[in-house]
Amino acid sequence: MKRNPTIRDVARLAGVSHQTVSRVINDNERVAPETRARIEAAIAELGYSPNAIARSMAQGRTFTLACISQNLTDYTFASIIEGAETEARLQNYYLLTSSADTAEELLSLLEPLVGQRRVDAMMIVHPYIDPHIVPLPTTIPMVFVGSHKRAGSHHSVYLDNYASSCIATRHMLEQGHRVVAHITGPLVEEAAIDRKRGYEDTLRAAGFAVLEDLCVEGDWSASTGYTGFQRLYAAHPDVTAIVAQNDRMAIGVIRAVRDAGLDVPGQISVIGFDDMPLASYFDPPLTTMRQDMFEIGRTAARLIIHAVENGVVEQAHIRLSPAQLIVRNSTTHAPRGGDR
Amino acid sequence: MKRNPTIRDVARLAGVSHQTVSRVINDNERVAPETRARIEAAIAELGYSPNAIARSMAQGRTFTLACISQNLTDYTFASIIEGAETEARLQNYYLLTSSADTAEELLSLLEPLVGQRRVDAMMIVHPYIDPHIVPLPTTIPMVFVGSHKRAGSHHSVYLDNYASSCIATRHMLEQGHRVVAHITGPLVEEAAIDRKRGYEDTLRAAGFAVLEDLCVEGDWSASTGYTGFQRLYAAHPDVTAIVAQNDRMAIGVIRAVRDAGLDVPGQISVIGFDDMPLASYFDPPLTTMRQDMFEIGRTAARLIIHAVENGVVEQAHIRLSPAQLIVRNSTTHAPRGGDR
DNA sequence: ATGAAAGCGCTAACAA
DNA sequence: TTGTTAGCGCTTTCAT
Repeated sequence: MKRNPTIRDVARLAGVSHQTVSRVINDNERVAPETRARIEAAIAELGYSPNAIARSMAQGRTFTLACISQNLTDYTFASIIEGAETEARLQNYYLLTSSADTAEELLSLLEPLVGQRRVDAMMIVHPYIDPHIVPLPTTIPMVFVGSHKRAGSHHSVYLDNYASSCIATRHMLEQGHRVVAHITGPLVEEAAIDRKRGYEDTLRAAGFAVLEDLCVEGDWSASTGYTGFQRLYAAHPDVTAIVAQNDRMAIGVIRAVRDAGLDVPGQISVIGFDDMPLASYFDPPLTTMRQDMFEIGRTAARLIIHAVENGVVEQAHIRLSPAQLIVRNSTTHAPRGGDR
Repeated sequence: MKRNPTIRDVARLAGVSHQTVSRVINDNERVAPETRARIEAAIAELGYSPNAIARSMAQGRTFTLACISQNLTDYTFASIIEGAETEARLQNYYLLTSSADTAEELLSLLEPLVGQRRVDAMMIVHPYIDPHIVPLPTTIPMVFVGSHKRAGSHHSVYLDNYASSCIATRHMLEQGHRVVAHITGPLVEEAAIDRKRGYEDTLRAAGFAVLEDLCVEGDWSASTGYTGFQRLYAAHPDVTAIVAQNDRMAIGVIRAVRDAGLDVPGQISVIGFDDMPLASYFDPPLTTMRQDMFEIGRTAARLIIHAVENGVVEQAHIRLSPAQLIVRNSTTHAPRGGDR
């Protein structure tokens, strides 16, 4: 087992100094064409390829980005990561991916990744990290993906959740619904808060009262959609439309509606957010707000790489355009008074 | 902006040589307790943490694993990666994650990751990589996750797809179904081939003929499940059970069954594979073979780390126990003759 | 138990 | 245009 050829092996074979070889592999420098040719031949002959670790060592940069998300399996997170990875690779960066469910877990990743300088920058794909209990380092650029208004000097890229929610709510109103309920994600998360505001403001703007018990808090799971509807329905048997803050909860709502002996969308219209895979295969096919998470990830990677390469100090906060309404069959016009 | 403290800064402060500091941070060596205490105090005072890149440089190891999967968003792939990441982190390794849809893309990742020695080992989570068109390096340990029988000296970790498929098929037979059809994944993938064999052998073992046109090939997508059922039903209107090789195709089948004016499970029973999220929220809740992909990922990471640390040469091929039958409401006993 | 010297493979800064 | 000299921050080897 012979060791890998180094820059000096190439230099020796080509009869030049190792520095000239370095110039060739970093191709920007001016090297005499024939010298270059000789060196390239030597590189090919030896099957040389530069050692990334040694480069990192010499340059003090790793060309590696940390991407920490709450988990890797949620479709929305996975899409963000995939977008980020795609963009990173285009720019010759690589992604060190980790999941951190809790703030403590995230905290424990900071030392090996940032402290030990494994990465040049970090992307955090976690909807709720309290900056008070997670003191984030400021030694490298950091971007929050999917949330904003962070304390400290961190970048962020997020969706216009407020506007998306307005669109979803307005969709219900336009169909003639008068009693429109709402099921939110955890109200510690900004996305959930923003969507709730969008829902409320849209109702008010249309001249409707915002009733306390017409909004319940869920945790994004189908089962809280289920129980959420039960509570809603108990308090407001006259409800005809539900705006759920994600598709999973919407699915739970639909199940609960059926179990209550009602029809979707005949008696109750339901809209979700995400347009998750197979949303169109549910029964009924789900009306939803499609989110371009891939693009969010891409944008975040682009932003953070730019920050790394240009030593940017001012924080950027990029808000992407709202989700897109995909009308399928879980929403329809409000039932007439007589229908119930 | 002052630079990070190094091992020498610590040494100076503690009044020892940098080598002694190195011994302390690698704690295995014997260092006098009081020297150690002094050094630890210095480390704390300076906020020193070792530079991972420099360590990699000196040791010729990166403690980083590449994990390349066909994509990051499929639930099964994402679960594998999450399992691998969990195990890796336990052992102080990190995962460089990339997606490569095609063999060419995978090929293009080999140079930066393996050639430039960014990683110590590689996990390939891709159901179909032809070893002939993708000449994989043998310089570092490599494990195929989810498939077996690879050419070359690579490890593999995979599920007992054959046995799982037998269980699924037998489930139908036990319910009295006599005409059991099958929808496969792409038959270039080993998982699909193995499951098909399991289906066929189970039928034969029970004394049934294996009919050509009772098996159609899909591509894992819901839409091929849909069209698959249409073809099956056209050829065999007497079919009463469908074993689909994944949940998405099963969902497509159910949609097609309904569109044909038939009932699931009243007239046609359907079983899938995966137990994907919300499988229980489909209508009807899906009977399926649950796969522990997380465990597969975990096992693969454990295997490959072991190979890295022990310089293992002989290839391991680990077959994990079959998937678990989860009976929900998309399967039931075969309809009596009169029902149709 | 501790230290000195060398080197991992590259880039940076300067000199020729 | 090319070469020389120093590191980057650590581990390894060999002395002491």
